[in-house]
Amino acid sequence: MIRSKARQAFVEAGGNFCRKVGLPKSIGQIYGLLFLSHKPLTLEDITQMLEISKASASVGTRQLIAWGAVRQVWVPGNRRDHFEAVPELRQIVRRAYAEFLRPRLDASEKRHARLESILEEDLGAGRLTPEEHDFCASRLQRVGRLQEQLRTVVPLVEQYL
Amino acid sequence: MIRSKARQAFVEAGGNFCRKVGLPKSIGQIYGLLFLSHKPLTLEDITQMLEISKASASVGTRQLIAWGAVRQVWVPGNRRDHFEAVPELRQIVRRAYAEFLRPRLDASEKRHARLESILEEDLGAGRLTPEEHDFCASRLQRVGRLQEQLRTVVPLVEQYL
DNA sequence: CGTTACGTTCAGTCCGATTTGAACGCTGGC
DNA sequence: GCCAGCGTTCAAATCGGACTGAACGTAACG
Repeated sequence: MIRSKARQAFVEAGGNFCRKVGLPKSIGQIYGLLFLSHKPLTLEDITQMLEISKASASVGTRQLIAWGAVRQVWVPGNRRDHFEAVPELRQIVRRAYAEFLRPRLDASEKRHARLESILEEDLGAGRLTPEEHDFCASRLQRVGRLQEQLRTVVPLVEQYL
Repeated sequence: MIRSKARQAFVEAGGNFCRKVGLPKSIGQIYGLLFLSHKPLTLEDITQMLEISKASASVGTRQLIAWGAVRQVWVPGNRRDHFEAVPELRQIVRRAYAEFLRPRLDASEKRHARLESILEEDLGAGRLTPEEHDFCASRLQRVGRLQEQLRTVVPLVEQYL
């Protein structure tokens, strides 16, 4: 159990946030808990305070470490792993972009190029009339234009964040 | 069934995109299908081409209409509803921001303010030591700073998109 | 008016993803 | 070298949410 109501509320907010963006709720809770903890916590601390299983805490912390959002620290004279939050939120956001969004955007442009060639095949094979083909081509161009704009905006965000 | 492989691929991409961002797959499929259709489609067209139930198609189209991503058009001499995609992707993205992200950011700032007052209560009630309180306060400030930065960036994005 | 064709609604089902408990392997201490 | 303490792994349970089929309400057409 968590004594402080502020911590409790922050943990809940973290959990809800993750759930909303399609990540495991427990991961948001763990990060929230560590973010407001003045000293590193052990797996057992986490399982007790959040009332989640050891398994969830274990995979959750490792995931957060992989993302660079949590650090593992060793406390002298204590065998257990200790964890603390990496408090540089901006860097975490940046990394999330570089690791998740960016590759997705790249893949999306690749797919777009592939689609345009498939569209030509469709025309050649008679699966589309010339009119349909032209229509689809113009619509795909719109998608391409949006992708370009995203490409322009993204570095801006990266810079101003 | 969809003849054109390009259309088929585009529909799949739309479905996957929605699934990734936590929306019903069928919604992405419907928008993808309409986006590459040179003429408006009926509910039955949609259910047949996407092989989904009438219920899903009905709910999906209405959701898309509510978001301004799809228009309902009446075809003379035909009782059925017809649907066509709104092709202005930028506007749809903007609207998605105004309707989803923006309110969420606002709510997040409200919550942040509430958290800071709860933190004071915790201190007063002895649920946190003064040191813990100060630590939490400084951490919460970081969250506040991130929110400010988001506030700065978001209009930029809106403008350049 | 009665009938038929449509779209909507709702309860039930299904599916993917997270969470859990238990078994396992490893490491350090005695 | 054995034992206890810890973290990890994996199959099974659980959960939330999307999808479906059937019943319903409505409007057009004869």
